[in-house]
Amino acid sequence: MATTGRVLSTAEERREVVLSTAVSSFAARGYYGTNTTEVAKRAGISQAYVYRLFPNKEALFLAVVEHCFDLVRDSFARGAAKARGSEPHEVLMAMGDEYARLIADQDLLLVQVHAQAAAASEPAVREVVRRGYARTVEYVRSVSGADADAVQYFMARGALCHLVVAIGATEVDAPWANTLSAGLRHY
Amino acid sequence: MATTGRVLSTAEERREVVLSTAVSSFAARGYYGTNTTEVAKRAGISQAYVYRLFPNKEALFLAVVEHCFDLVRDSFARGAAKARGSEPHEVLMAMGDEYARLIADQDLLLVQVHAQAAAASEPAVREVVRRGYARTVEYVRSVSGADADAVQYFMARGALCHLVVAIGATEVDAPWANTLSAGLRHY
DNA sequence: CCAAAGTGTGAGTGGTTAACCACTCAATCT
DNA sequence: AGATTGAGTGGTTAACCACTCACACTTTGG
Repeated sequence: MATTGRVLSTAEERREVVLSTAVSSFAARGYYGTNTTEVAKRAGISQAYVYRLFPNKEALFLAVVEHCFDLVRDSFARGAAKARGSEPHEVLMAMGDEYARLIADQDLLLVQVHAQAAAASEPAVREVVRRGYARTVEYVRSVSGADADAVQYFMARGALCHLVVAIGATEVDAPWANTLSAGLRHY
Repeated sequence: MATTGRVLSTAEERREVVLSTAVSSFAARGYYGTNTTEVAKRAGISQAYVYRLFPNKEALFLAVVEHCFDLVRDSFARGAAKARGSEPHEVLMAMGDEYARLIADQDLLLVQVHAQAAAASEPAVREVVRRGYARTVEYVRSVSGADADAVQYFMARGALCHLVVAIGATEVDAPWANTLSAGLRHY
């Protein structure tokens, strides 16, 4: 037995696997459009076991959304550490660059877009998204030292980024698409 | 007979009623989350008749999204007509103000948010949303005479506006919420 | 070695939903 | 008045989905 190691994972390990793989599922079709069978398939477990790991679909979605906010925050932290100087605009620039790297695979960003949409009608989602943005804005402000205007502009560019990625504007070669995506780094 | 007038509408009239009322339905729960019974109820017709007026749910949603883009364009036109001067920034300001009036009831804006989310996975939706933004950006540019940078900034503020409304940031009295929604007019 | 605790599943259930069809009634035309 | 077209509905169905439960297997600790 010792040589082969464990066959079963711990519930905590499984939950993390589910959280990561569910990002892709929810990214593709959002909260209402994603079914738990799909989530289970991607995680390599039975659909029933999803319900052992999470009390219901909503709790799973909320956990996924929080997970995404965590990843965004981590990327900002990496960016801040890499900044050339400590001037607010230098730090913001570095954060933006690291964020661009993070969302290269798109799934993460699409979850944010879907969460934002669901926030309008699902109170629990709204709560989580609000707290996520609260932490994000506060983090950006305190670490960069930028004033409110600069932080708002930073977030506005992020929001524009959501739009550009969601409609795939970078794949379109037309004046309107270039106008929207000008200066937004992407990898 | 003559005094009561017509009892039945024409199909075209009905389609327009459905388009208008369906905005609220899709605003609340998006494409996947909205069922056709709900749409029918709001329009005051039977669910079956929805399928006489539109070939399927997707076509209905697409028509609603296009309808919303039309309304946005109309509001920009009204704004441009009201502008104090003909300087680009004056025209943009007036357009933004009229847009703020338009989205006071939120449903219209929420449809845009949901459409943007659905655009990522539904090719047909993506096509309509792309065309919608293509027309919008081009319209803003040509009517205001602003350069690409100013137009991008205008659109970025619009995108930020989507976020602020979706999570109800204006109802939260906290630094992060004030930072996000600063200077965004709302009625 | 055995029992308790924990991991994992197959097989279901009740409820919902998009789409369809047979049909009725109102309006118009000849 | 009778025939024809178009508006509108009730009822149904096949698929789907969130969620449950009884059961089996693995691991751990005494």
